[in-house]
Amino acid sequence: MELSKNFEPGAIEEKWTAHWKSKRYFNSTPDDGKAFTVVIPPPNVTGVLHMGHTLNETVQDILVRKARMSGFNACWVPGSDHASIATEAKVVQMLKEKGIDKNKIGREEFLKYAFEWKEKYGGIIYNQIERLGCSVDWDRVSFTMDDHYYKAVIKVFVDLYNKGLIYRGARMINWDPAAKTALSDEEVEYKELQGKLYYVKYLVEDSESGVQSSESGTHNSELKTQNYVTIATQRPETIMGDTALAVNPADERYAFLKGKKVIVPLVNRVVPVIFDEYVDKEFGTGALKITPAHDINDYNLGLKHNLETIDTLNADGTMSEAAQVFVGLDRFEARKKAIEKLKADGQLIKEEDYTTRLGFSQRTNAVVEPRISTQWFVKMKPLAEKALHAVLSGDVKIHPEERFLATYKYWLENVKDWCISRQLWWGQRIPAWYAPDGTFAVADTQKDAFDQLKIKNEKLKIEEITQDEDVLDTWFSSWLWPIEVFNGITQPNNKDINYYYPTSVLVTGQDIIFFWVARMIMAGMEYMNKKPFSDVYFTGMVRDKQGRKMSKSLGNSPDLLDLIDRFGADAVRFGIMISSPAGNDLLFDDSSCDQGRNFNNKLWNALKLVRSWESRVQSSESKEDFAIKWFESRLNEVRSEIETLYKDFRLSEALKTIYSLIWDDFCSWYLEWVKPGFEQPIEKEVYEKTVYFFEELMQLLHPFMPFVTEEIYHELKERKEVDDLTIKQESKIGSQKSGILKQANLLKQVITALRDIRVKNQLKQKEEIKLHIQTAEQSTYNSFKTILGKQVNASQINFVNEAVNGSINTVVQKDKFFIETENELDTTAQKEQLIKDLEYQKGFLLSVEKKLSNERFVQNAKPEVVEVEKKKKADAEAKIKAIEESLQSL
RNA sequence: GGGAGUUUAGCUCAGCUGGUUCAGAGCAUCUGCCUUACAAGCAGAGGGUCGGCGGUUCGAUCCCGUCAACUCCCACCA
Repeated sequence: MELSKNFEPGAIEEKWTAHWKSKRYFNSTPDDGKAFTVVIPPPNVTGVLHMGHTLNETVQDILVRKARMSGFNACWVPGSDHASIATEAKVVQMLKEKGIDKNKIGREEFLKYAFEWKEKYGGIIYNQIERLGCSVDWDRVSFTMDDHYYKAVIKVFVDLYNKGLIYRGARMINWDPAAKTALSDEEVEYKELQGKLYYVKYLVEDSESGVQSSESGTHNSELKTQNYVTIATQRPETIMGDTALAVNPADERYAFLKGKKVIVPLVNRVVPVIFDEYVDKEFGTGALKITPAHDINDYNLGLKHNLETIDTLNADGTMSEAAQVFVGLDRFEARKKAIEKLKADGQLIKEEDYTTRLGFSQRTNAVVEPRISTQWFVKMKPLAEKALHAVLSGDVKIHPEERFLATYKYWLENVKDWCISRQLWWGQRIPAWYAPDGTFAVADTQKDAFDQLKIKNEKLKIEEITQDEDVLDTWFSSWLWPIEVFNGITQPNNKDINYYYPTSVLVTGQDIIFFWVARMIMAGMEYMNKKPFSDVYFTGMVRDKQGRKMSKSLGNSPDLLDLIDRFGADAVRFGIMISSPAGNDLLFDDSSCDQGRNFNNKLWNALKLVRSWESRVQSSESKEDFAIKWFESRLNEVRSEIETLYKDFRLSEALKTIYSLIWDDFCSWYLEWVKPGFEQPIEKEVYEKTVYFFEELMQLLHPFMPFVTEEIYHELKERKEVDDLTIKQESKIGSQKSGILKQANLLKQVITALRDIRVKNQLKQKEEIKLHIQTAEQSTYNSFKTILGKQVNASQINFVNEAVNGSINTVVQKDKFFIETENELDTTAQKEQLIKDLEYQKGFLLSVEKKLSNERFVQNAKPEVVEVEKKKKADAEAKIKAIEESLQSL
């Protein structure tokens, strides 16, 4: 069959995807072999895959394919995450656009819509994973809300509750007013913003209203008494929730406030003044308003001083009845009104620009409100200890270690309890049942809960108990992922979990080290008594060319399927991998896919060349022995390099190395060396060796670029039914002979040097030359004389003992080369070059001599190093001599 | 406020624990080529006192200190 001009990925990708699938190459079942297990970090079913996913999935596929080709029973489990809050927000939005109100249709109806949504986006995601060429086991596709998975989450909840590791209580939590749910600390993202600090007067109760002091009076320490106190706040709308005013007990300015009360503006509430070391005398005015319901610090002070708590906010962020004023207004609207009112009342002294840090909900981007609320929590300390040990002991290895170990450690050592209840419907519903008297029981089923509750209340009827309305944090299900995708929680000790767990490597973004990685290790240690994975490979963040985060709003996030359509999956994989060192952010640009596509074509054209060698002859004595022996050694050399790179997870380096082996060594050198002349036949043995090398190269590259390599593998030769590259097992790495590698390096250098002086002397490649070589190692040159002649277009090559006058000449290592040509010679350029070389060599020699004459160097340096220096000296001297002679002959 | 990371050619980055096979790659640039695998290509070239300053060492891009710039994470000063 005639090959197309360029590699055309589309149809080829489809063909191999279908073929691999039909042969079930990527489906895994436990056997006697060693398992290599990877569980995909389940993408959220909120939308499509972005470039961060593309990077992660590609890395995983490379590792999985490599393992599969090197003898492992490779199993890659795909799946997706229900992403409770994020998905619910999307579904609510979708319904709103249809004019449907979530609360009107009720829980069950809502969940139907949510599952429809999941089907749709889950489908898109799975399609993207397949298009990218990921060799996942589709029989094992999992979802965090699958029936068994749901049961596992409930089982774990009940178990942790019974162990005393889950409790329910009123705490100050982070509240998302947009999603109207509690959040965990980790789900809050802090951003610096330019805000304002408002200075507000609080009148002291019973002070004589006529005594007005100057505005600066508050800062005057000599002033002993005053009829008002000024506080600074960023949030005037919380004033209505104030239940105290606080100053530092050591602050003399405010000593007069002892035993006094102040009047809260806007609502005219009389509140006590408290004295606490917590208040910083230096900050603001040194006086602090206390709103226990809406600030974590104030809350703590409130507990300490037994203050009243007045919650002035509704769940949606509007002001509640308790606020008395601005009731029903949004908190930010209320802030504006409060400022206006304070101004009108003369109680706003000044405004100041102020940089502040505000918490935003990771999912809805709403400004988070600290709020006191009754929620469910996981006690983290006991779980954290085991997880910390697993990593510190080296049982779980983090890559790159130096950067993330400290972060991991710090978080676990300072971990706070995890708020896991969410006021949502999309997720695993909390298995707690309440009796009308407020008592509750935690159990897998309503029946079990009822049985428990009945003990204390014999008259209770089962219809009377109601289940908790809330669901669990999505990460409370994700943390079981490596276990429950193999049914390890619901069916402990089953064949799969015993075979595949612990998994081999987890590849994920560094942004979810706390959300997910740390918690998976906790769950693994708690429920399997074993780590969930041996290695964690953190990828960096994918950014755009200008270093900006990729986001929908910026429109700088390329569509994966569109990229694949434009460049082909292999090229996209190449593009994302070529510059993505572990843990470092990578700046992604379409042009790196260009490079990948060009590489595809390079491979394709090499294939075309090899395929064009249809006329082959048997020969007793090969002329191309040197090229074959060299490439064999070179291939082995690179193969062992690649092994090391894989071990260290330096995949980008590995790809670069293979790229250069193929493009430079194989295409630019090897193929040119063995290529027969125009319309000449090729030796049969050379042809077969070349095909073999090509196969080996395709196998090396396959994990990175699976489609093009499989296609070429099949185009190289007729294959048997199941002789597919994707499952081909690696052969042992053969030996590498340093002698021939060195000789080939010399040959390459000579060819390059001769081409260089051709260019410099305007000697076209087409023009034949006569080459004279002055060397002490004629036998070396004899071994590659044919190749040299072919590559530099020399009609004859012979050896000389002295300079050839009137020729163009150059020096490589210690050998001299003289080119005889008919052309008129202009030797100026050549002379300049030689002089430049000479100066460099002389300088070099000087530095080496200096080193060698330094006694301390000779004494202290290792003998090998000294030897090397001596050799360098001799080489430099020889080279200088050669150059000088060449100059003379010009 | 605490911690981590980064700073190498015009751009994006390698450089595996100190010695000119460590000053590299890709892209970009320049020169010459439509050579019968490949112009999405071939052949060649130029370009960096390895952020600044000190120190350790016979010797530092690589180790230590310090300063500067940038990035990220964590943290309850209104």
